[in-house]
Amino acid sequence: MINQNIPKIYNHLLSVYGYQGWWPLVHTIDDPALRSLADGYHPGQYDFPRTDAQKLEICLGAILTQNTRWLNVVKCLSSLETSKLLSIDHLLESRPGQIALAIKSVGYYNQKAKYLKNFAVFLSDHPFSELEDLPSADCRRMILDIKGIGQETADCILLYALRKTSFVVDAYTRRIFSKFDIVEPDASYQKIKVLCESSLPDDLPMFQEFHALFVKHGKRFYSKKPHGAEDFLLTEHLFQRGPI
DNA sequence: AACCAGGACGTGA
DNA sequence: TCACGTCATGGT
Repeated sequence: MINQNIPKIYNHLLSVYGYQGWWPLVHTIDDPALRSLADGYHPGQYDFPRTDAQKLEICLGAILTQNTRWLNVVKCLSSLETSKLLSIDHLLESRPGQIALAIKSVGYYNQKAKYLKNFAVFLSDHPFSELEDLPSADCRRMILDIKGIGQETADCILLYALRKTSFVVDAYTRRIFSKFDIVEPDASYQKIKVLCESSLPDDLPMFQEFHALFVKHGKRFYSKKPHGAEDFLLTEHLFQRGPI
């Protein structure tokens, strides 16, 4: 199953918003100029993450941002850094209660403290170097077995930390696609993922930009409680007439 | 002052 | 499988 509107939407959003430079590395980015320039974002540079610390920051951020504003996550990442908890070994040594103290501003802090620790335990058995060499599908199954990692979080980790072309579906993707009847409003995660992966070229930077652009555009026009504006950008672009 | 945010899990039908 | 309650802080 292929849908030609999907690459069309991608190209238009890219032309409107430009490169997003995801995943933001707020604390472990090693280039100070870049860090202050774009608040952790690194538009046009696709050789991140460069260190295991950066990979870990992406994974922890992906868990922390579940149903949570990114701004809150940034606060938590810095307090985790202050508490020396931005490391696998220190997470392993800490009790969930101690971790919870550092991530209070994110909400769900008791649950997520356990999730972070679960992930650290997993990484101590399967270091990044091992995961990166695994086929994407195998790696995905393993990550999904961790309690606290669902499909979206797993795909974020695969796409941004492990650099595997695994499509990320989020709430904005479902809302945007269902508005233009590309999928049903209640379509399954897997269905949307497969549709997108077969409608797009197998290209890592593109997948990374795609999700980032959908979040950017989704925040603007597709919040759950509509605050007025309709999505004129995509409606005009998709419904304009082609050449005669 | 309700309502939502870059979801996931446990439960019961 | 699926609909629904729960987890919880901070911004609008």
